[in-house]
Amino acid sequence: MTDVFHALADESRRQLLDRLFEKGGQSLNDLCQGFPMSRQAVAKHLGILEKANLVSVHWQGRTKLHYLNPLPLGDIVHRWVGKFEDARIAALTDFKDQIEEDQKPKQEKRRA
Amino acid sequence: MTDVFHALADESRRQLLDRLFEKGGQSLNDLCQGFPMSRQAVAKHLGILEKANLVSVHWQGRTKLHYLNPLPLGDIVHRWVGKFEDARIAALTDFKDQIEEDQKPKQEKRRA
DNA sequence: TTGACATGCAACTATATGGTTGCATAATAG
DNA sequence: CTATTATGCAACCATATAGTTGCATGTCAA
Repeated sequence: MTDVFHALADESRRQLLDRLFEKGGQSLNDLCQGFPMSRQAVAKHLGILEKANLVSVHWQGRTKLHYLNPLPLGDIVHRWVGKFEDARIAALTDFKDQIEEDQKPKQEKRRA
Repeated sequence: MTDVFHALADESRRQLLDRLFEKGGQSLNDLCQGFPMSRQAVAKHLGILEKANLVSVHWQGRTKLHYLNPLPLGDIVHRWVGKFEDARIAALTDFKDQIEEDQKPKQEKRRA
């Protein structure tokens, strides 16, 4: 999970995913077009995305074709993020309780 | 968006969110319990979570109470991740096309 | 006022990260 | 075979990060 979040925590890598979202099967050189960094830098970013399993590759001769793999995102959304979605109401309730608590003009810690 | 992903790309910070999910309104000292690092280290992690707006704080006297704020996660999931979720079928199709292409025993780049 | 408690701020260290450059290797074209 | 193309590997550098420690500030209790 750390790998996935870390991979997504970079604008360049998110742009690479955008590019692969628009068109799958691009080579490293294809993906370098329009990026203000060297080919090796892009290759490193793609390596990080591969390690996070967000990008799958497929060799064809001497060219490495890259594809977006959306499965890890789905996993994270369903297994981890959903729980925090459920926390919305609980969080609001906590907040409300706390604010009411704070309204009391600082006497004792509420003894009632 | 980078801030949120970066904040989530750390196991300690995700554990802090878990703790706040279980129980909102904990102080820094509360959250330090059971963590194998110094209070200041935990404070830094909480600072990063605050900057990412994943944690909201509320001062009460000399103690700072922390609350989980699940809204940024929901935003990201709906605005950004959802699009890649939709890409599942497209990605599979790309892959299938590519594999079929590759089956051909390396002649020309398909001229038909 | 004094002491204890909760937190913040600053300096420092070790390591990770994002970028660079140069060279090596493998596959295709002629 | 030779040249070109596509990629990989390794060294290097600047900065960011995660952790530490020490001290300062602000609040509560007596």
